[in-house]
Amino acid sequence: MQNYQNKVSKSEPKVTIDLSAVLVSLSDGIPKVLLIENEKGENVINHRLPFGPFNPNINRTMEESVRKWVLEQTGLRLAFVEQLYTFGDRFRGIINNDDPVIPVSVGYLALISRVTPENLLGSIWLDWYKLFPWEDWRNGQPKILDLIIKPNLMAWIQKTKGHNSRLERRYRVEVAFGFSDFGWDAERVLERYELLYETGLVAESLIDGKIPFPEEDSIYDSTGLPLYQDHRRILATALGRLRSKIRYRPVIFELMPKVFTLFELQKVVEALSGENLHKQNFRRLIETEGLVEQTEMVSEKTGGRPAKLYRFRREVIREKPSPGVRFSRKGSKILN
Amino acid sequence: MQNYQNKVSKSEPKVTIDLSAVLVSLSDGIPKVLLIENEKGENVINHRLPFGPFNPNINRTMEESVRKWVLEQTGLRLAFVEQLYTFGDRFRGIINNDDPVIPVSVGYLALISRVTPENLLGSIWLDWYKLFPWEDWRNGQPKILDLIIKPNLMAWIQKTKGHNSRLERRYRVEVAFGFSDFGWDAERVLERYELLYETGLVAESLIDGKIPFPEEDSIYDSTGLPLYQDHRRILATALGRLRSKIRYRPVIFELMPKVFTLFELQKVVEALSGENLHKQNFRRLIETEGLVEQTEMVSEKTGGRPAKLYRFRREVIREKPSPGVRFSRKGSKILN
DNA sequence: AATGTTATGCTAATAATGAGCATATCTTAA
DNA sequence: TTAAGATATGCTCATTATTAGCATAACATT
Repeated sequence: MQNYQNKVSKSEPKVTIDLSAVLVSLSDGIPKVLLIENEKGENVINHRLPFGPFNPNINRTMEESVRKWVLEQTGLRLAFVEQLYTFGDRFRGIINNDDPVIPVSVGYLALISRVTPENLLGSIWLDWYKLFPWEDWRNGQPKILDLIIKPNLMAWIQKTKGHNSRLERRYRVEVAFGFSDFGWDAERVLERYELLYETGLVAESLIDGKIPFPEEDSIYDSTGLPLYQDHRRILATALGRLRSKIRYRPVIFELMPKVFTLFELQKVVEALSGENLHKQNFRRLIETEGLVEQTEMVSEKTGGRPAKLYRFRREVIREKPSPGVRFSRKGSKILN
Repeated sequence: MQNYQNKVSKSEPKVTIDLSAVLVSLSDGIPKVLLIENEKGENVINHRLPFGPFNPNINRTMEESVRKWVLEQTGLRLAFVEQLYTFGDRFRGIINNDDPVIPVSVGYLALISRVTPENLLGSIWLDWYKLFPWEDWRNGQPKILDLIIKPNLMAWIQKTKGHNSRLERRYRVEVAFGFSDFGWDAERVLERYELLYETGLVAESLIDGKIPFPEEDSIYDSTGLPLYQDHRRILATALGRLRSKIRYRPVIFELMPKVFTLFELQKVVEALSGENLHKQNFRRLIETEGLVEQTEMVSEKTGGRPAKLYRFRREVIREKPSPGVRFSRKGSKILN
C-alpha cells in the first residue's frame, strides 16, 4: 500500500506549508481583524496575518499548529477555527529564484468573541474595511466605487482587443461588482479582490511586479491597506466565507457575548455583511428561526425603551438542517 | 519582506503535498466516480483516486498540477475543477515512522459531462453509492441504516461514560444521521463518514489501526468499498460539497449534455442528492429560476409524450446572485 | 407634561412552496 | 381501430415566507 507513496515521492522539491490565521472580532460595531506589525525594514508593507510553517513533527494536525502559532504570536487561545482555502500559486508566479523553498499557504478563519489587548509582537485589531473600503455599504454605496474602481475597471475592459475577450471581462466585472441585474452580492469578496489585483488597483499588484509602473500613486492610498505576501487575498477569502456562512450556520454567536439584545445582534450581522437590514423583519427572522431565547434581563444601555436580553438557543442545531441568519440578499439600502 | 520566510523556514521537516482528484460523472442515472485500481499487493484495498505530488517546479499552480496528474493517469482533460479541502492529519496520527515524509493532501473536485472509456492504468467509473450505500435515499431509507449503522452508533454512544460525553455523542449522531427533528440532511456526507470511521464501521478504521480487532467481519462488506489512504474521506467531502453547490451555482449543467429534457435534469439532481423530487414542482423551479431555455427540438427517447429539449441559459449568472437548483430540503419521500 | 429615542407589535400585499388533480401526446398491445 | 400504458405538461389551492410599513410601548431628558 505504500507503493504509490514511495514511487511518486522520489523527485520532490522542497515545499513549505505555511498556516495563516484570520482572527475576526468586533468592537463598537466595527468588524476587526488581527494584524501583526512587521519588523522594520525598507518595506512598504507593514502588516501581516499571524502565520507560521506547519511542522508535523511538532503538531499532529494543521489546526493544532495554527492554534500554536496564534498563541505564540498574539497570546490568544482560539475557540472556533475553520479551514478556508489552500493557496498554491503564491505571488502569482513571481517566485524568488534564489529561494528554493516554495511556500503553499493554508488559510484559517477564527472567530473571537471580543477584541483582546493589543500587545504581543505589536499585534493590532484593525477595522476590516480599512483593508476593503469598497465592501462597506452600510452608509450607502462607497464613494470609491464610482470614483476610482468603476472607471478603472471599465478602462481595463476596453484595454483588451477582441470581442470575446472584452465580453468576458465585462461579465466578470458586472457580476463581481454588481453592475449587473441583481446588484451587489456581498459574498463575492474574493472575486472583487482578485479583479482589483489583476487590474493593478491594489498595491500588492505593484509589489508582485504584475503591473509595470504606478500610473497614479494616489489610487493606492484609497484602495485599502496592503498586506504582506498574499495575506489580503486570504482575508478576502475569509470575509466572503464568513458572510456566506452566517446565513446557514449559527456562527454569528461566536462573536456575541453570552447575552445580547436583538439590535446588537443585528448590528453585528450588518457589520459583517456590510449591509443594512430592516429592523422589524430582522427580529422576526431571528425569532422564527428559533436562534435565540429570551432571558429575564433587560439591557439598560439603550437610549429609549430598555431592550430584552436574549441568548443563543443551542438546540436549534438539532431542529433545522441549516440554522442561520437568512436575511434577504436583495441589495443594499439605508433603512430605519 | 523576505525576513519571515527565511526565519521560519529554518527547521522545516520534509512535507509532501499530494493532490487528489474526485472526478464525477453520470451514466444511466447512476452517479459515478473515477477510481484507479491499485497495483497488486497483499493489500485489502484495491482502489484509489487519481493523485500525485505537487511539484511547483513543474506546475506553477496546484490546479495545473491536478490536471496533469489526471491526464497522465486517466487520459482525461478536465474542464470544471474546484478545490475541496486540505487534509493535514492523514491516517489520523498513524504515521509510518520509517518514512520521514509526511503527506498533506489537497483534494479537488472535477465534473465530467459524460463517462469516458475505462482504460489507462485500470481506471474505472464506479457507482458512487457503492462507496456510500447509506447516502442513497431514492428508493426509501437504505436498509443498512436500521440494520447496521443505527444499532452500532447507539452502542457507541452507550460505550462512553459520563453524562456530557454521552450527550455529545448522541447529538453528533442525531444531527449527522437525521435521527433528530429535521430528519436526513443530504449535505452532511462528511459528518456521517467521519462518524462511521470513528466508530469503526468502515474498513479504513481497521486498516489505520484505530479499532483493535474486527468484531464482526460481515459489517465491512456492507458499509461500502474502502479506498486507499484517506481517499474515501476526500470523496465524502466531494459529495457533500457537490450536493450543496448545485443549490446555489449552476454546476449541474457541467454534468449535462448540450440539450436535455427537464426530467433528465431532474434525474441527475436526484442522483447526486440521493433524494426524490416532486416532478411538477421541479420543472416550475427550474423554469422560474431562469436556468434553462427551450429549444425547438423534442426528445424521442421518452416512452410516452415526447419531451421538449432545453438548454442551459448561461445569462442566468448575471441575473441572480446565486442561481441554482434550490429544491426543498424537507426530507426524503418516494414521489411520483 | 412634552419631546426624543429605541424597542416591539402588528398588518396588508406579494411571492414562494408543497401537494396533487387533470389533460396532452405519444407507443404498443388487443 | 381502439384501449391501455407511459410520460410530459398545465394548472390550482392551501400554506408559509417575505417586504415594507404603520403604530404603540417604555424608557430618559428637558
